[in-house]
Amino acid sequence: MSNDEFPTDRPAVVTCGLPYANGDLHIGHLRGYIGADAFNRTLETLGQTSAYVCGSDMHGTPVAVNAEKEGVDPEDFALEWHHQYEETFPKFNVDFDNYGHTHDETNVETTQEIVRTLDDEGYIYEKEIQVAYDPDADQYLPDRYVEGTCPYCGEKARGDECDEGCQRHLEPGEVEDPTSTITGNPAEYRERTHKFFEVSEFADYLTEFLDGLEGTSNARNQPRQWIEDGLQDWCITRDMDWGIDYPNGNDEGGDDLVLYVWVDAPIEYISSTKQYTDRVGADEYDWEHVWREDGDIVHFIGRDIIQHHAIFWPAMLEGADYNAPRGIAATGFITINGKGLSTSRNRAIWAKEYLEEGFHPDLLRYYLMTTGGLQQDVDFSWEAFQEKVNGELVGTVGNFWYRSLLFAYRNYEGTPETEVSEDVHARIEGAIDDLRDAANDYSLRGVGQAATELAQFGNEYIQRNEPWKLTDDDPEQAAQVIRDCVQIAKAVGVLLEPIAPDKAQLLWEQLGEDGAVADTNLEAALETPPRHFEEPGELFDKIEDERVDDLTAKLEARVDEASDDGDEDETESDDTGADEATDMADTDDLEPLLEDRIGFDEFQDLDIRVGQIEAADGIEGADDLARLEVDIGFETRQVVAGIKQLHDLEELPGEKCILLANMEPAELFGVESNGMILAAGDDADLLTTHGDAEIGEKVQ
RNA sequence: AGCGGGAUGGGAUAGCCAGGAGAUUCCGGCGGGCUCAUAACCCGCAGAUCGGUAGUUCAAAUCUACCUCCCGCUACCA
Repeated sequence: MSNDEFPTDRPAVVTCGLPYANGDLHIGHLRGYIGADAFNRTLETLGQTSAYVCGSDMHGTPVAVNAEKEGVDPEDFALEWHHQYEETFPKFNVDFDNYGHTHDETNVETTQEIVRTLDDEGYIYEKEIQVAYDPDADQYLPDRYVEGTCPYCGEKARGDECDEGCQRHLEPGEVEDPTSTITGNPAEYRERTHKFFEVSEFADYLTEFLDGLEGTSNARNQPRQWIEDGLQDWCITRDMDWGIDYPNGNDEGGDDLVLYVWVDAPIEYISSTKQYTDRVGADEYDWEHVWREDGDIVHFIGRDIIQHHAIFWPAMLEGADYNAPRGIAATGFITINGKGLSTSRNRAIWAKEYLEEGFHPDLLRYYLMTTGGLQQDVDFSWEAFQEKVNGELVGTVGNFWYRSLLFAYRNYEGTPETEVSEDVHARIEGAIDDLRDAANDYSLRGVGQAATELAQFGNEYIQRNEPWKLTDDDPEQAAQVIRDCVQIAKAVGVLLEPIAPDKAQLLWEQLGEDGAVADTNLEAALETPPRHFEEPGELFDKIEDERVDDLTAKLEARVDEASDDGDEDETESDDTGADEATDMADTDDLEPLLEDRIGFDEFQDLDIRVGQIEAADGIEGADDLARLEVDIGFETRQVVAGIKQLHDLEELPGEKCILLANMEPAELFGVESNGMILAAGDDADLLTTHGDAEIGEKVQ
């Protein structure tokens, strides 16, 4: 694999992480799919042959578990999502050359062939491991099919990790007191023979591979740690029905060994490329050339699955004698209004929702691609979205397109008959170079900027030359300026196509061009537009402030609502605490525990301080209330607390207490209260510290 | 705990890999221009010494070390 600059004369394949057939798509997903799509389009615009392939990830425990919950076949369950994805992508102009799924025949065959090769080459061995087994259901229980107690912290844990306690990853066999999540039966551990892939054999290869890997730096750097720590071999089989059968010649054991989902998932990249070749013919695009001879393989993934793509995957490819990826672009996450996207809390912008709001997909594409670097986390807010759209797409690009074409139409009924000036020609060539550089840096932001900056230049250019003043005084010069502007407008269209394909196509049509701008390459940017074209229209609409307010309010309301609903959902899994609670006896008098967990951030919102009571006296007319003066280091606060009848007020001064300092002020019986003293229960047992905590220290 | 990524004018971002004149662009603020254009566009001004400390260097936002604070990853979850 060499690192010639894009475009190379090799075929390229661009992929994105497979969507897992288990839930709705949101803009977090979309960022990756749009990114890969835009990158693929950029390569094509640069003149490189490239295919964009992907497919749905159908296997794995979550699909099996959720299908079972709904009482449907896992295949039907996953296919339903698959079809939904298939319909959704085109709506965002995510244009796959092939979109398959991991359960289709091609992928089953390809996967089994690759695994067989790895086996033949001696990279796979068998090992006995402990697997949970449900004797009543006569079924093995991989991963999340089993729950039990974490051996490290004693919390309730899933089979694969201590999800509620110490967060530790758990090996099969580690969970204590295992029970089946299917039947609730106690499970037992049995010895099972599983297949292991000798990843450890590839340490040197992978080190070298990472040295040459392009894309984002996190994809290159993060896996190094694993290699340095020593790679462990990888268990690639599971005891379940749903998945691709391990390709045994002799079917030893005879039961349900299927391949681990992470084996067949990336192989779908290959399978999907194969299907593309099957459809268009090897003359047009040859999958073998890319995957087995020399091609530019570029993966777009989320940064949470770097390990799978930068360790396991290249090891598999190397072991089975396939080409290694040239680049891995690991994108950051999307946050919503500064907070982490959370599907369970409904803090997300769903793909469907975005479309239902009637926004054009290219607007979101532009926003997601140009707001931050690929590797960076990008925040989404409707406000920022509006700013981006109105400022850059409407104000800069759309405005330049419209004013240029309209002027040209009114005065010349199209493109004036002169040559483009040298300066403008050179400026367009500069933008083309920018695009090429951006592609080689895997910078889609740069791709978008190459176009918008050219449009900005166009606005400067037309402003500086004021053709509206020249039409009478110096018609030749006016024609020259507009000729230049029309060319710039066309070039902006060509350059913007990877990011905003629909809008670029509309411009193309307004210019009276034939065919699809997507099928053109960079040379088109400098080719003369048609002599005549019709009156242009505006290509981007402004988003009004009221609209943004509505959308923001809608989102907030939904998040609030979901937090309530979420409680119910979480009750099921959070029930965990119930077992322990019953052990603790006489809980009847206690307030039930809140099921709703809060994040650390929310806790951080509470400014709790150590204070010292300096004065305490009762409030006239109130039964329980007392007025306290509490020293919290910085200042002395007056607070009102309901402890009058329950404490001897005279003894309080000098006592340390715990004060919620950022409680909003309140007035009780005419006395202002600036904080809240923490106390336990109806007896108002005052909380204090048991060490040397200083006055004013934060409780955390 | 280890590792990865980040910390740049009021907000948001670029630059850092390939160190060089006190730093990009967008939004916002202030002043001006233009009127072909979706109150749009163009020009100018104010504003950050680039998380902290210590180094390397003639020269550091850019390299090195340590530290602080965010986000994430840690393999049989997808």
